Amino acid sequence: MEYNFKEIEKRWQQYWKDNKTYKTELDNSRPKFYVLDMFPYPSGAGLHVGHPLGYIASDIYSRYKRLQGFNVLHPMGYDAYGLPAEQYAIQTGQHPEITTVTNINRYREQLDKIGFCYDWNREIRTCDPKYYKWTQWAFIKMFNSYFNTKLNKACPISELIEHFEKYGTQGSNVSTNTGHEFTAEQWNNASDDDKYKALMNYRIAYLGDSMVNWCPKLGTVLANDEVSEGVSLRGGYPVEQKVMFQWCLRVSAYANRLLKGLETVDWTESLKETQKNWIGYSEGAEMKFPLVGSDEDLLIFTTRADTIFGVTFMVLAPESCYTAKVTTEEQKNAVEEYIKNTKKKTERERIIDKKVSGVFSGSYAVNPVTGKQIPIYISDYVLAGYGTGAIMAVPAHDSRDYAFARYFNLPIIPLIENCDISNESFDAKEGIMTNSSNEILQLNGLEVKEAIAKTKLFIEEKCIGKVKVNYRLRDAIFSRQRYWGEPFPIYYDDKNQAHVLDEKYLPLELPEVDKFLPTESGEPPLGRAENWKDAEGHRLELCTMPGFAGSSAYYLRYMDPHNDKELVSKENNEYWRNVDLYVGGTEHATGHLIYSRFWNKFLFDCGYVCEEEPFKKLINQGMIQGRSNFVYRIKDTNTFVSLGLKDKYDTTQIHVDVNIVDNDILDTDKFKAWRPEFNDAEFILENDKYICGWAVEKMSKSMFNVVNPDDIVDKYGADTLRLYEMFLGPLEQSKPWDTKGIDGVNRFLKRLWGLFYKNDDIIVNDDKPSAEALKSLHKLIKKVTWDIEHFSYNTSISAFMICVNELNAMKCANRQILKNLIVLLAPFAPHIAEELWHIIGENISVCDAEWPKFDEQYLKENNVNYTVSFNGKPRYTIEVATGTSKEEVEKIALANSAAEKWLDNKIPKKIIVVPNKIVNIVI
RNA sequence: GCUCGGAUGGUGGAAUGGUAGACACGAAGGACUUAAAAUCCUUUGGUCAUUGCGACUGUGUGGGUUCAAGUCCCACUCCGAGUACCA
Repeated sequence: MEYNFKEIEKRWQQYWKDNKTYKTELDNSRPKFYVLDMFPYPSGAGLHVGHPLGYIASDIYSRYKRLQGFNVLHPMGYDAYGLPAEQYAIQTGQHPEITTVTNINRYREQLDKIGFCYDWNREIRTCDPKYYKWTQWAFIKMFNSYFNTKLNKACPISELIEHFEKYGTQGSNVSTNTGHEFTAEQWNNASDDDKYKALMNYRIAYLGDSMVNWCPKLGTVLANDEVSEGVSLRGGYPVEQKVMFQWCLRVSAYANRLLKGLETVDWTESLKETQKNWIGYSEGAEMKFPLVGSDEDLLIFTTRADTIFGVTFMVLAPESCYTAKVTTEEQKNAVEEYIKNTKKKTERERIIDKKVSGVFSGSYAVNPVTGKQIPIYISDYVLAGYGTGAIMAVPAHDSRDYAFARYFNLPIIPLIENCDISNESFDAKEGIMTNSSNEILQLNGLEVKEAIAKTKLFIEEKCIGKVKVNYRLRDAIFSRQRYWGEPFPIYYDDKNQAHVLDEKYLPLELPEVDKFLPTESGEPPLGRAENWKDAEGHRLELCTMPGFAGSSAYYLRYMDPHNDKELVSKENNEYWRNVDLYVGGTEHATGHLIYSRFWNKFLFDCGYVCEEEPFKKLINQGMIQGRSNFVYRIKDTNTFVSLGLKDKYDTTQIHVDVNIVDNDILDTDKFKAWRPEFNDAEFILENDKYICGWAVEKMSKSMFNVVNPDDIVDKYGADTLRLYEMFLGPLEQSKPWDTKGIDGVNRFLKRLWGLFYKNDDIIVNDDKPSAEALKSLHKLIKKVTWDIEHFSYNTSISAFMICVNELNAMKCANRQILKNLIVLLAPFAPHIAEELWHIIGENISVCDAEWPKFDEQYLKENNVNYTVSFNGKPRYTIEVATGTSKEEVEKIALANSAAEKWLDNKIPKKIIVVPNKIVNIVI
């Protein structure tokens, strides 16, 4: 009987469905294990062969854990809100929901063919009102909370109001975006509107003016992680900086905990590093520089307080609130002109245009240590959003200050002995201080590190500043001027104050609109919705939430997906707790993986979840790139020349569909049929073949290098696809897809099949297994178990191949051996495993089998060979029984060497015996 | 610029400091076949020797530690990823 994968895979997929094999339920008698994939955004292009890589890896792990007796939660769903469906809706008028559902169905069809063990009963979609009810619910909780810096957690805003009533801001320990202070009396006498506005400065979800990335082409605001190099990640449109009044989440309040939490999770070092950089911890000092002719101080942030003697000017960000204050009448025009020009520049232009620019404000500040007056400049190289938006410039030891000083001809004072600053600044934090002493502070002769510490102490003692930690992490901008997203559970009253809806009105469903574009007056698309009002007739918020809203707590919802009373019940949350293994791409390192950690910590503070970190272990699967093929057309002709001969002609390289190329050899007939313009193509061949060139590129339609998993499943079967994707290379490494190696794993499955059948007869027997076969099996158990635990799936597949070849060579068809082999293979190739499992007479599903136990005893050999070497040169071999002690081996080696006269009466300096069969005698 | 990875045959890739190149692809030769496909067998890092069993060399480059280095240390070259006027 042939290995008929089509029939086998169809049959067992149906069996698993009928028997609800993958249905998971809470079971306190068994330990839990939660394996999660990053749920996909269902794009119109469908899955290509790269997408399932991570899903297969997590599926293998899930099945393995289940065979080991764990109650495994392995769900799947869809991140269904997003820009592409909406862009498509704008172009075609088709409702994004229709597009999304179509795409989801397509995804599901493709996923089902691969044989995953998802519990589809728990499927979630972020655009489902039953789901986004809980996204809105969490937002309400955030609106009603503030961050208490003393307790280092979120607390109810009502507690803060109480505190204000009694004590004002004194001792309030809050995380805020203003430094405003007031007394209880001031608070109690304040108007309702002032109180409303003041509280916005403390809420975790708040309305605030913030510098946003505005993308005019998409007509919406984007988060920092949705922008790269000044263009939008989706679409690649230019992005500009703009101040807007937006909903924000106070993620920055959690910066410290997000950083600390990284120490408790099992993620790769590189991913932790990426998050650490994004959070951007930096310890320094805030210092006050008095303004000349004013009572006010200029507050700056620096990590190099030790360079205070080298400060020759100050710089403010154009957007800084100090800017207007320090601009003198004479300089007013110049400053305004400069600010206008900076605003015009998009962020991309700012990056490309690295020219030094700036303007003198007209004012001076006083260096608090030297007492010297120094000029204040305004320049866009200082960022408003970081630190205080103002810096003390030390041109000798900061490259940006150096460039600025050179341009404006400002003095540069070196502070490190023997540093060369004739062409560039000396930025390194090393060397001996000089030019840095006066009657109040002496730093000369100190190492830079000592000087930093001494200056910090000095600053605090003299009250000219304080030691401060700054984070680069900003609050998340949470409004999108878009249709296809979660509506905010927010209404505005007559005084234009924002309020949260009562929870009983949740979910607040997304309304219908006639068009998915902004209104004529420039309002977001929800402005088109008729009667977009709450029960009392108040107008509702017009913005929707961003893409990351729905994905920030989805892993919690899978624990209890049908609960309409709670996000997740206490019982379910305490059983499933958090994700034990999370598999997904690194592209979410600074987006989703920060936001969901923040979201989870917030819910943890509120007592809704019992674990502070959502994802215990995280594996990043590498990207699968495409392998593009090229043909070479001789210029101005329709003649194509084979790769090896192309250098003799003047050619143009053209992408060719990889599906009509086999092994880099072009099917010329298919090529002619591929596109009309190639119908009469002619070819210059080498060895009667047309050889194509190739390159590794991103897998995409435009490169004609997309390989569809459905085609692979049709041709080779799901099991072959699964094995091959894992065999391709280490899971975490990016690698190009190349279908040509797939025959290897397909042959392996056929050989495996051949162990059970001879012609049409099942040849499995119940003889006592040979020692040799047992050894082969136990070698495999050991290897595969270790490999799965370490996600080294490619090498375990090699181990399977070796084992099957060995069993084949010894003509072993022993039931006991094969049964174990099948269970080991079941996580990797579940369909064929299930089939063979039933062929040898088992009744239950192989999914419910038990993972084989490894027994070292079977691996023991009868004797071991040791190569005896002298000074590292191998001389001869001795053979000893297994288990012979090191000392015994040494003795035998010495005795033999003396007999062979290698030792020649010399006393060996050293004898090294290592278990891997080498004895080295150093004479 | 900074941070983190990586570099091994024609290709994808194996190697707790201990016989480098497992396993697979590709290629070459052979068996079966009228023929092809499929299947099976042999060879396959390089150079030299192939009527011998072999010899030498070899993991990006240059040093070092070690009886022993692809693996550890130092310097460099190249490639990839993240981040970027973050003071």
